Amino acid sequence: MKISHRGEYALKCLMALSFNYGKGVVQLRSISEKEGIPYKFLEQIMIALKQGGLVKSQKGKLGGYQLSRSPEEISLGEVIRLIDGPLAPLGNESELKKLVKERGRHSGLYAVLLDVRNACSAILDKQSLRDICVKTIELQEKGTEAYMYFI
Amino acid sequence: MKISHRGEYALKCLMALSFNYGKGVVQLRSISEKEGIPYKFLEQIMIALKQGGLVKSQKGKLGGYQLSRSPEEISLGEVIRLIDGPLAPLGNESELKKLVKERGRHSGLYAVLLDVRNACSAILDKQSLRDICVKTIELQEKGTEAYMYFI
DNA sequence: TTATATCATACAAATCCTATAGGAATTATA
DNA sequence: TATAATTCCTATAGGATTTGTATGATATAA
Repeated sequence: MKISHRGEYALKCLMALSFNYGKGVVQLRSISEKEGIPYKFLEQIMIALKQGGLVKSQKGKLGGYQLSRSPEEISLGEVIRLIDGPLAPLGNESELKKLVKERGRHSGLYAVLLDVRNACSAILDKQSLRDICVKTIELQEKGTEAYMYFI
Repeated sequence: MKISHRGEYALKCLMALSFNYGKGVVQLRSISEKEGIPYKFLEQIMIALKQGGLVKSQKGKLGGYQLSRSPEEISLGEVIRLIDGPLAPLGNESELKKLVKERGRHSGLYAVLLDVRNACSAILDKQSLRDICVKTIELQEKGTEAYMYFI
């Protein structure tokens, strides 16, 4: 699995929304500036996230985006799959399973790639956006400055 | 990490060379036909594998390729890094470490991505080409047909 | 009515990936 | 020596993907 700029932007934006969860909507302009993400590019990404059911929007003046579920209920794996496709290094889980089952000349290779896919999934499908928030704050508290994410 | 066609071809070709290790050189024409890899494309890949020190060649008529080390001494991770770059889903190990250390707004995210990278590395850097040969044969023996890889 | 958002589509630019082409250099063999 | 078969090397073409820009439509608070 490889995370594109698009995917990285999506993750960063969702983290911003996670930190602001329960405080109403956040505008893209603000996130775009804070995170250094090209505004119009971010708009497109948000449409995909909305169609994927991760965020909901409020149109018009004072509009913006917010998470459609609580940060605990959204995993990194779900985000990455939505934006960048399957976690497997080759094809996807069911394709790999099929290739292993077929017992062809490279079934051993595919079996290991399936292991890799499962290892990635074990991490990314378990880590929620909230877990990342907590982890980030913990990392910050070890340092001198307190964590701040004001939009 | 994502494996390209180029990377998949490289792995398949190296598996062919692994199964034939100790039996002299194997010609690309043969591998190309057996594996359905475009011949001229495979040539380029082999040059990269040679420059990376994984294979050695014999020129001229009756020439061909063979592994430059025993299959036990070549890991999947080494092959994939050579052809498709770092295992990390974003940047590489040292970049991710640095980003986590900086304790920025997304250090928690980068920490998890580093975990993913380490999980991939734990698998791919331990599995050797020989391990894959064994695994493939085992998978074959469970079925009715015996394994055969004649070039 | 106006200002400010999201929504949607088209398109442009750049990069990467895949594959092909043509030939040079090397070597076994007749 | 000539020939055939192979690796070696570079250039390049075509396509796919990624990244980003442009333009305008639609919705809504003030």
